[in-house]
Amino acid sequence: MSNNKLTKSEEDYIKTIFNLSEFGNKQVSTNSISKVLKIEPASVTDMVKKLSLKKLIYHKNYKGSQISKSGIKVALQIIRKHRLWEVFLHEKLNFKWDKIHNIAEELEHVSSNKLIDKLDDYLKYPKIDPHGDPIPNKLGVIESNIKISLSDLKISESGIVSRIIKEDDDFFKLLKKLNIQIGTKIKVIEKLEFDNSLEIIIDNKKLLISKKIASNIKITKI
Amino acid sequence: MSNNKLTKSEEDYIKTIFNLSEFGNKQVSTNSISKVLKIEPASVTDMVKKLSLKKLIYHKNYKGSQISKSGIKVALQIIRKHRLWEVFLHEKLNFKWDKIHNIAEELEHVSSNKLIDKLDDYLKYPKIDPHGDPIPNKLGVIESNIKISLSDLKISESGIVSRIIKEDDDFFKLLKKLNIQIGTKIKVIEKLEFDNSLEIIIDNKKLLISKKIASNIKITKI
DNA sequence: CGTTAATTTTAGTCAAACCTAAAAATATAA
DNA sequence: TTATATTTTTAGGTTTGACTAAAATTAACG
Repeated sequence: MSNNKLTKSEEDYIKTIFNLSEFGNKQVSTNSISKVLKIEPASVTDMVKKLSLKKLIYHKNYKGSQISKSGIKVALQIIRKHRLWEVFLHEKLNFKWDKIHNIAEELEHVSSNKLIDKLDDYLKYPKIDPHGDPIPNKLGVIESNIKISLSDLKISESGIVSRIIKEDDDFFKLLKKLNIQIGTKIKVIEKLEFDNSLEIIIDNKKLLISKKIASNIKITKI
Repeated sequence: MSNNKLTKSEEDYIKTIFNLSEFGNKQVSTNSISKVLKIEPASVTDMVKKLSLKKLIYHKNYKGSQISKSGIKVALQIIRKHRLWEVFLHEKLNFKWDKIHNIAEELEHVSSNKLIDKLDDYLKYPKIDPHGDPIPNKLGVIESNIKISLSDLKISESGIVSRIIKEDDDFFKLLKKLNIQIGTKIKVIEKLEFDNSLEIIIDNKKLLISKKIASNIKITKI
């Protein structure tokens, strides 16, 4: 059915387009792909045409790219691999959660499906990765659980950190310093008029975080 | 010190040249590399010149290639990765020992050294892989233990299978059918004049194997 | 020893995936 | 709404690692 095995590059593009499109709905600009992958726009155009020929995305000149049904299928399998490897690295090999992303970027391109299914079994079918992102199952189905942004929490409400949106080493380091990680309980006690900063409590300690930081943290309300 | 990160192709060549050279001593012909990697001799010549520039091998026109000290270092690290992944696939993910080679071929090119060291620790520093091949440690040192070829065993002597030399799916299947695997105890009861076949006993059952098969099986004498 | 066979290298191509520079299309703003 | 800025595409080039065909070298054999 689906054509041939994809190259590492093709996989990287598909994953990026899927991520930028918010579950396949939005049109994705050539420039935005270029920025994420750090590849010149002209090169992105080339690849986007190629993926379009393979029917993994739809592309019309000057109008952006949209991922197709089969593209989504491919993307979900890559994401599945990435997140399962992250669980392995964190839980079994004891990597700190801010070190696993780059290694998983490589491991996600190892092709064997049997490997990933056995790994899934070995890890006892985890539902989320160490960043709190959900892991698609063998069929690409994601169990959805309702999460909201920490910045949307109201005063005196509490939640458990369940996902970090910005995947970036510096941001991870910052969170570590603030003692914020997946599973951390946070209560909002004040929202500043001035710049929308949040005053929160973690482990009985008060601290102040910016709106930008808060909007990159997803939590499950409790 | 050592130049830059190598590509997957370069790593494959280095590993192949090392394997063909019997621990770096022998000169390796362009043709033999070509046959192992299934790449045309002309292409092998290209790559061999490139590796020579990087001082990973020595190469003189028409005279073959010899791996250098730094080439050996690189090769041992790749082999270390390959074999550690094989242990993981076999012991943790329960892959049959005849299925692990191809997957490990991909995993061995994942670059992180931290990853492989943590994996080593997680697996409790195994000394041999599921085929009985020794695993170099972090420094590239292989713990040598004396093994001889099954075909060199004398009549009425016994040994434990400790290594399979020919890494080939068909050969693995054959051995499986014969009930021969790492750890199997074998006693030689006859060596035929006619074609040097060996009559052996495994689990109280007699069987006949060719000289060629026997010479691809290494055993530890008991 | 010389001719044939095999091996190895050179020379010229090709595809994938990137690049730069310039042209074309679209968006923005005075 | 026209001029300017931004985005995207086209055109042409580079590198990596393969290929084929043909030339050069080495090996093998009658």
